[in-house]
Amino acid sequence: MKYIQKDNNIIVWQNDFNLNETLDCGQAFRWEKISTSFDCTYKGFYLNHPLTISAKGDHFIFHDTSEQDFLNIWVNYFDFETDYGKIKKLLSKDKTLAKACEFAGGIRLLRQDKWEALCSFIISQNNNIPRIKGIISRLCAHYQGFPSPQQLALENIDSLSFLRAGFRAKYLLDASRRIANGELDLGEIAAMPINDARKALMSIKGVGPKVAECALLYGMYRIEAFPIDVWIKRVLEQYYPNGFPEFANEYAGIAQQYLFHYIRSLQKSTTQMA
DNA sequence: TTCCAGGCGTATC
DNA sequence: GATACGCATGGA
Repeated sequence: MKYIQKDNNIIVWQNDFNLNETLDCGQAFRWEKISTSFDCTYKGFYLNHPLTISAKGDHFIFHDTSEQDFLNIWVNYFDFETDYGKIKKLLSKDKTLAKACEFAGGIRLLRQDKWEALCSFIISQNNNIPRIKGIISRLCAHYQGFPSPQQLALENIDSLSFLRAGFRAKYLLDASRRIANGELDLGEIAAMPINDARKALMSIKGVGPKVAECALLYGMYRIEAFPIDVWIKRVLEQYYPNGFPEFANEYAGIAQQYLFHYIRSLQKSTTQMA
């Protein structure tokens, strides 16, 4: 990564990074594409820190961003210090993964907030991405930012009806109450051996294997976590009848991101042809 | 109209 | 432990 300060912006040159692939691949739901004169521009947040970021030619523009915020917040959030070229090279020993890396090699795993990621993927269950974004958008609009567990714990099913989250509202309440009352500590869970962390997360109502795995991968940067949803299930059935390659286990979560994007693109193209 | 969406809880065997 | 079914909501 190379960067310079220019006016109030930070200009960044970064390999293995594509804004559309990273911010619109179903790992984070609070980034909004806005129309500008750049190649593409997104507005979004990490916690309560806003950011407008553009892609333009061979570089990226962090608008109205201080060097301090760039280094302290965004380098970590966008995982700029991880060598994805090296990871992709390793994963590409497998044919299908090689194709997926080539197709979606600009995805970086965002280091999101633990609580927000947990809530986001509780909301994601049996739901589609546009609607997940809608629910989270209503949530953040209502609280003028992503609500804390303590704030949400004060609500009840009726007071959350504005979310139109359906049966998932009671799950959000259970998660927030048990964190607010100290029964669960996401910081502690993040540091546990992964099977203990899975078990702790799944003690929350509405958190099963898939949501727990997503909370670990997207909120706690446990890149060995491997969420299996309907799409990845199709990948495993179609391409890995004898099991997922063991050499990829260390980076299974990143491999999963590439595969998720890849299989969805194949599905879309066949749907269009049909 | 019916089907489906980055699943999970519950009942039943 | 495995399998079947309902679940809130809304887009296609």
